[in-house]
Amino acid sequence: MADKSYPGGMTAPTADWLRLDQQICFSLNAASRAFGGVYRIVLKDLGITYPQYLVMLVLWEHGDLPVKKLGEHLRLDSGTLSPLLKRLEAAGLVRRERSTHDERSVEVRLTDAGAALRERALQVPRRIARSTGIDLDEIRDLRTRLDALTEALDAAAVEGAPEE
Amino acid sequence: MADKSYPGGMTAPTADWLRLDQQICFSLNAASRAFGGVYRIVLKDLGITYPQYLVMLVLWEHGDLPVKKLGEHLRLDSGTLSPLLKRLEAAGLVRRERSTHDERSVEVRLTDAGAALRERALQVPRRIARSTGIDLDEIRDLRTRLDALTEALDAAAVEGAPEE
DNA sequence: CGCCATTTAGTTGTGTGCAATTGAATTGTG
DNA sequence: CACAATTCAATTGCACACAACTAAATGGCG
Repeated sequence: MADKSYPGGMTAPTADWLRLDQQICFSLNAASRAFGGVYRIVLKDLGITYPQYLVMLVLWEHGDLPVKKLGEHLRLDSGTLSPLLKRLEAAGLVRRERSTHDERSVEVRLTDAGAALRERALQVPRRIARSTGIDLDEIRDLRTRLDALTEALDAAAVEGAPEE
Repeated sequence: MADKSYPGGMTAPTADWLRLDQQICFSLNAASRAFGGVYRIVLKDLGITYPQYLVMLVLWEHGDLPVKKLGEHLRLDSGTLSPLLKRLEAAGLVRRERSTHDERSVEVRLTDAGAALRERALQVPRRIARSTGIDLDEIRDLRTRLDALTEALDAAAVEGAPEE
């Protein structure tokens, strides 16, 4: 109640916290979507979307993986990956094959076309870097901070929200 | 061509750029989703989602706004806002009314319930801060960098991707 | 062997997010 | 006033993202 017209001498009013809060979560949200917008333009040549590109990056780096492992690398569950992988399969970039050892598991394998796409993808980072014009060290530092933030947030999410 | 087996003395091979690229865009993506996860927990009490919370923040701060202005604050277009606002209206938090001056425009107005929800939302930033346990100065700095990044990315997106 | 908890993908439903289009309303120009 | 261009919200179609659930398969245990 005293938040709307706070007298001087007090700490920052609670009302201001909503503004600050908006800046933080919104900045992250906006940056993520802005990044998606630039990638969308660059990736149009490759015919894949930004999340699909992330999947391909993991496959190019680690080779064939079961859906479970893929999800761990990307922090995504099967509800997101299943339809996404079907689209990649329809595009001829991956195959999905039941493991013979464990029929619960589905191996995601690169096709020849999927492996070949990597050559064209090599230009993507350069074009993104050129678009942003941001220093590599700056990016590296930002990544470190974001990863720390993500780790803290994930830890907080599993514990559940502490009650006040 | 010389990327696969690069001789010594050259700069970082293009192949490594894909890994670096993955780290950057993925870190941002993961942080954004991790933030969403924590907000989802905290906001469950208020009965709204993370993007809906962002809309309410803008309305609480700036008062009633047309959809267009709301979208400018949030960097969202009507394709995203229209269904979102209908859900907020169904929840009784906002009303949507055609402007009498310009019948193309739709004014989004807080209902009494929507305005009252602000009191409960005042605890959200505190609970988020407690969940993350991250220094406020760190957050402020991160926000500054992210906003700069977003600005650069948006500028790059409108120009279109420069060809190599 | 039979039974049950666990693991793993898949499916369904809800909610963004964005491109492209539609249609109504307004503005500028002659 | 008439008419073309512009503005604005809504709609449509597609693609994540995640919670909740289903179903198949595995592994352990008696």
